[in-house]
Amino acid sequence: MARDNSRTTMGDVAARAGVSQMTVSRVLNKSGKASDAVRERVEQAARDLGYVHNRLATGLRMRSTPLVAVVMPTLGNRVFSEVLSGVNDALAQAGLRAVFGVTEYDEEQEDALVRDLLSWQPRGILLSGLEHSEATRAAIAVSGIRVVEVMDIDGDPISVAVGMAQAEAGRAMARHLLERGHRRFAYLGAQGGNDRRAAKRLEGFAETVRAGGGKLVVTRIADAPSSMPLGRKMTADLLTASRPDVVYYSNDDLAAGGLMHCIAQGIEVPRQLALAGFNGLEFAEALPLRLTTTRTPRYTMGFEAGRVLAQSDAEFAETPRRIDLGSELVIGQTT
Amino acid sequence: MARDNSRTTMGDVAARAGVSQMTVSRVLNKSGKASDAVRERVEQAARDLGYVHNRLATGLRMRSTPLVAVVMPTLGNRVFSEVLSGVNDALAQAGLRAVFGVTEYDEEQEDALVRDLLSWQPRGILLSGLEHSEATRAAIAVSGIRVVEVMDIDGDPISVAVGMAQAEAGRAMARHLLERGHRRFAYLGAQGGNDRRAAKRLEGFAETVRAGGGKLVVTRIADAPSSMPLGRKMTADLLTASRPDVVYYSNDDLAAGGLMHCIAQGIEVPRQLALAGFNGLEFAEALPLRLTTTRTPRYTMGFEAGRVLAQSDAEFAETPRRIDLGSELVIGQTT
DNA sequence: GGAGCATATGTTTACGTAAACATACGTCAA
DNA sequence: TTGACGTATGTTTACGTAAACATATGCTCC
Repeated sequence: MARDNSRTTMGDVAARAGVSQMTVSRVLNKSGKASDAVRERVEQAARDLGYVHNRLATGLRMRSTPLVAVVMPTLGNRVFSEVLSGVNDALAQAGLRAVFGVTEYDEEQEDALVRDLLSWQPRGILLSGLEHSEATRAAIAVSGIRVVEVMDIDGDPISVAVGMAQAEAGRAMARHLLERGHRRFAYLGAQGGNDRRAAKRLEGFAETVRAGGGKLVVTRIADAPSSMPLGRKMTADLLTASRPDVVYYSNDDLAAGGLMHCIAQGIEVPRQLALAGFNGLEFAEALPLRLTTTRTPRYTMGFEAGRVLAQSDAEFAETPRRIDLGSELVIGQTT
Repeated sequence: MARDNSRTTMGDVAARAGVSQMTVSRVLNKSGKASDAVRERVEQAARDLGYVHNRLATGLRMRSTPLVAVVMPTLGNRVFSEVLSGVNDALAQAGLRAVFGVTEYDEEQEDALVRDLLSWQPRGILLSGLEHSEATRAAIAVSGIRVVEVMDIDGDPISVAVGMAQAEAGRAMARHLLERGHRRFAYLGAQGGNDRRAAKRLEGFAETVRAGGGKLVVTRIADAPSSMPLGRKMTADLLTASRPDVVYYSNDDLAAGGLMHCIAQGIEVPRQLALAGFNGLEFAEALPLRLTTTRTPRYTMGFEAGRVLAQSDAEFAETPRRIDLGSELVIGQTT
């Protein structure tokens, strides 16, 4: 039983089993030798007392923990919970555990969060995207731990980046829409421009649109987080002011909201207005019209990033700086 | 810079500032007094060296950490990432951090996970649902830390449960469907019956259906995780074998898949077949027909559970054993 | 039968921090 | 002037564990 406050230690187990603390350590860690009799007594004593390993002590002694710091912009977006799920699965397979936090797309919060997470002496850290403040980079550099950046490979990774080419995804979508004959483009985004990956897609998109003789007539980026209702509202607002042929959204959520608006208003998609999203979220399959979008390997990016963090030093040394998991243009019925 | 392996300690900072380690501790923790000159020197030295607090040492010394263990069945389902998001926000507000793991709805994995998480000496633990093995309960009891169970309040909480009445949600849906005149009911679920909350809803549902003169003609629970494609396939299979008036699904994902099947097959909803889901996921608003479902306060359940974990002992003592956040029947166009 | 050695177990120590206790110095009242 | 007290700082210690080193016991081999 818990003698209030102080939990049972190896010392307690040792006393009960009539051996030294060190013998308990050896038995429970299966390191070194122990006679069957002693092993039996120790294991029994540990069970009787409900002994639980104190990893703080182990971590302090070993100067290393099985923790990995995981930094995500938000959990409010399905995209990141899928990435986190992949990360977590890969880490769990390797006996590692995630300590995580969210930045809400705020650089200052990221700085503070990273410092806080580093205080747990993790053996690695996983960041989202490639844009990080000097303070964050410095803190990580000083700590000397392994860093992996996930989602994006367009830029200069600190160490290893696992993700997909964002700008190219934007270009591919632009090419498709140009081929379909569209010329007047609108772009609707969210997250107040803090989503750097969306910005890169937009850049690639805009450049290809221009080169292809199209025109990006409107670009609007709301401050709020991406959501279906937001997409619906932004689309409604957009159409009061201008008449693009097609809207490219930063996310399927927004695009689905846009589609809802069109259905409600009797706007024929894609004849009167075409719509394209991004991410290839599963629910898009259930929309009245299959959404044209870019399918991204969210779980896989997380999983691969987790695997890289769990690699041995030797394996890690062989790992390329950029791991491109690609993305796939999905042509639906909305373009 | 990191002298490889050994990170900089308060001792290093102390040496640079020309004071003792203890003075550094006092300055950085803002506890006790320090002259302005010393404070300045210490802070400068800490910045120069990129000093990062070692929470393992602090936790060991203080016999307490700002960690909370969070146990979820999966992250593959949007429902739980929303709960986690709420938990994480509430904990972050209180300066606490989540260490989490997933059980994949497996009791043995839960046992192992709980033991593992307890080894971080968290100050509290959050479990999903009310069904836990004796081993898990015992391990938590021995640790003496605060426990909160989230999602469900139908049963006997270990300490405090934050959630909603599951069986009643099932009953409410049954009442609605009976009122609509339906009599031949089918139920489709997922997760191989490991989802105890779905089982409770089904129980309440079945009981009310019978009492109301209806008949539950088919009950099928797939082993796979809940998803739209699964719902579509299960619905297709179901309809080859029998002809219910209405299908009650354990989740909106499945229900949306069912709706897709009906649309694809030209089955008129709700005239030929009515459909009802559960959870009130946002995407359901974007379906061709608004789904009849039960809206659940997922983020809020997580947030409130996190708040209870962060409460002072005095506040916690006043907290009721069950916090019912309710749910809301949403009557859409599919019934 | 004893030197040499392997095996099982015990003892000491360090990991980085913060509480508890100790000291040095200055201030102020009597 | 003294001594009682407050303030700033230093010293020692304990938190629970595992590496490193130390010891005891029994066995093998010549």
